[in-house]
Amino acid sequence: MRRMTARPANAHQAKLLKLLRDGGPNSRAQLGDQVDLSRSKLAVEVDRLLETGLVVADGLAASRGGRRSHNIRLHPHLRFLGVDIGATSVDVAVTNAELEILGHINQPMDVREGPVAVFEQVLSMAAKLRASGLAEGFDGAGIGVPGPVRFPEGVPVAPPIMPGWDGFPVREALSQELGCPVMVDNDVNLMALGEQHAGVARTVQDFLVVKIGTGIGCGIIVGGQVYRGTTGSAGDIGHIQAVPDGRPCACGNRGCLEAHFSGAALARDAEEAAQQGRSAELATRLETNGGLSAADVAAAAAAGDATALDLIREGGNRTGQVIAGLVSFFNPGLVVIGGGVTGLGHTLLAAIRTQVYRQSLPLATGNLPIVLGELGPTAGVIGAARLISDHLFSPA
Amino acid sequence: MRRMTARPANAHQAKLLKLLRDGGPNSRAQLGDQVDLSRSKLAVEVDRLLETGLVVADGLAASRGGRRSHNIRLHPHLRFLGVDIGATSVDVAVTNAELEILGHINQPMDVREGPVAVFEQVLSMAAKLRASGLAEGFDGAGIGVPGPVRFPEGVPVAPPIMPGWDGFPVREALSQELGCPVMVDNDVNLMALGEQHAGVARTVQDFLVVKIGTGIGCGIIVGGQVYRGTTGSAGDIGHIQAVPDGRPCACGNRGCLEAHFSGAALARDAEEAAQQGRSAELATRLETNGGLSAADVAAAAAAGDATALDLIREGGNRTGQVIAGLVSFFNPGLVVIGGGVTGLGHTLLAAIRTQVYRQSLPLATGNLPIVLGELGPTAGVIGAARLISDHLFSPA
DNA sequence: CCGACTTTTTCCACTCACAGGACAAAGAAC
DNA sequence: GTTCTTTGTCCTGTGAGTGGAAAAAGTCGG
Repeated sequence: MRRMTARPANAHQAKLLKLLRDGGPNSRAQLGDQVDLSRSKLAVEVDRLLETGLVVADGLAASRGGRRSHNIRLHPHLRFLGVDIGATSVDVAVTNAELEILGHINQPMDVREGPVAVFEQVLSMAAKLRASGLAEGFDGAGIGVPGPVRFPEGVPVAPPIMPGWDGFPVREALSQELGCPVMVDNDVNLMALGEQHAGVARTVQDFLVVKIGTGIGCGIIVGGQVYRGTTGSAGDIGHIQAVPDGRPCACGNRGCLEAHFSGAALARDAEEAAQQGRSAELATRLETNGGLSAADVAAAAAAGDATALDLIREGGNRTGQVIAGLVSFFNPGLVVIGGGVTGLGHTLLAAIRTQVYRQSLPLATGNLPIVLGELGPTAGVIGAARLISDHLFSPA
Repeated sequence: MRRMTARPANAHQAKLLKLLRDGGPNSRAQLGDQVDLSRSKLAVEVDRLLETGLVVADGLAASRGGRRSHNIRLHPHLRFLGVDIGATSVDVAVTNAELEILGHINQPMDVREGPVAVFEQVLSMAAKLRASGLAEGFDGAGIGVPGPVRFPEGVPVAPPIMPGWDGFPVREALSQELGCPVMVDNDVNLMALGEQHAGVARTVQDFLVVKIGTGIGCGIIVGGQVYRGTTGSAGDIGHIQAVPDGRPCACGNRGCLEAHFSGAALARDAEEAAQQGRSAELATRLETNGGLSAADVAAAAAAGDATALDLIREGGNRTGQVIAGLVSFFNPGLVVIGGGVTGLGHTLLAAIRTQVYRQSLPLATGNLPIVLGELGPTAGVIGAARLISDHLFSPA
């Protein structure tokens, strides 16, 4: 099937496409209630969208007491690809134009193998999804990478944990391979977009998403839009100093938040505790698996292991301290905690909340929810699909 | 004279007014180069602006090789009042519609005397400026207060250093007294607006202004617009923890930045040093004045006093540490240091720069200027005038 | 001093988008 | 079957805006 290449011709059409994306099939009358256009103007724009093929008729809706309305919807064959490259695994998902996930694959992978190897894997995962009949091709793809991105060009810049990716033309290359438009962003920004689109942040205009995975990053939404900063490195909070003269960090400084708490740091601390005999639970797991991960600590904590709980609490305190500073500065309407360590759950959340509510001023914390993300591993890929759909559903 | 009450009728007129404000008198042809309108459309909108009285003809411009153009300019009798209420003094200034300062008064005052007393003083200062022939009345006023403001209503909320101001209808009251529209904002936000309009930040879209006065605050500009946060307390960085288990702060916590460095903290530390005999220079001044202020420390430092220099350096280090965190998070294109302690000058700036460049990642600091504000005490009042003019030069 | 060339501004006719009413279509309620 | 409600289409008048042409007001060189 030939892929759609049309784009909305003006802001009205863009608005209509986004309404159809976020609200599903709709009649002209319903659309008319949500945009400020006369019925005739609306009809003209809808007709033009039908001509482009982006939108199709979708049968009759139930009557609301009078003539039944003709629904329209985004073309059911439209497909977006969402890719979320983490430090140690990749998520690839296919969505329809309404950004509903039709298929989702996760595979372990080491981002340090470099862009060529990772791309090969991503493309084969995408091919697998396509082969399973979910898509005949892709109309657009969004991709998140674990590091700063020069957004307009879609190129990673100076990514600390991704040697070999610096300057690699991710957008260009993927667009070539997939034959569709591609947008690239930081993985945390996409997570924020995901939670905004389909998660806990649907109604908030200014909020933060703190992702605690292998590293720590923060997505910033200002006025409903992703804020990326001057060079695309906004939200890089992993290297904020959390402990004066603390542990040495890979970045060359000491006491960085990431050096004291993150998936990697937690695993290291747990192994140390196990070896020193401070936790039988962790020692058992270490022997069984030959190594420990954040998931092991989560399991030990769930089993009531005091040492594991302490590790989580201390990490939560450190993270909470940093977040408290960010809350004072940014005064968000919501803070979302997400990422691989969400398994640590409410112990972590409670520690973070305690610090933030204690350290920030009441005016900033008074009505500030601090919650776990509700999309889990799908936040990134939904955000990726959202990113490319925002791009394609904007005037060219 | 009757005051102007007209407002632009549409976005085009608003754009034209702002061009005339920022660029001074202009011909239709020059305006045409800066807006995307046909000559005829432009002529129509200009004619309408002339009708409203906001804009007047301003004679002929020099020829550029052909017919001389008829200049137009904002009405020369338009006057804005800029008010900057600090913790210990008030600045009041009159500007024309191009936001040039025509008269400026500064008087000492204690904000804790409460809104009624302060307003009386502000109004008498405004009357003095008016009596000196600078203005026959005001077309709008902007006012900055040293604390968080619920911006849409123009009401201070929970201001720590302004007891008695909480919930006081500043906007409403001042508007009543002056008989013109009024906008209220945090003093630091206005300082940022001032530096953006006429200072060091003219070309930057995303930047921070750190004001070190009696307290410490931070103005945040995102995409050229002031960011105020969910409850108007964004930028309240004085109570970020700078020293774990540090000095007790008025807010109830320990180790807040403001407790360790600010005009007030610096004066206290200097007095302590003088009493302990650690600095002859400071001791002399203490005896002469019966007390010390940040200005005394600045003078002592200028005279080469080692203790004073140490105090400044240590404060700069603390401040730099906090700013380093903000830079990592926000990735600004510029950081401006301003406020009463600007007298501490390059000693302070050097200490801050050292910390930021050492602690933040190269991608964020690589091309990040950290500079002193260039408007000094006029930044606030210019920002105040800018605030109200932005409001009045927007479609109603 | 005069004509050629520039630049600015005004004038005008033509186009096009849009609003809003009238009307047709389709179904619900009775 | 009649009446009422809702939805969708058609059509015409209005008004905004574009772009060309011409007028106005200069400069500059001979």
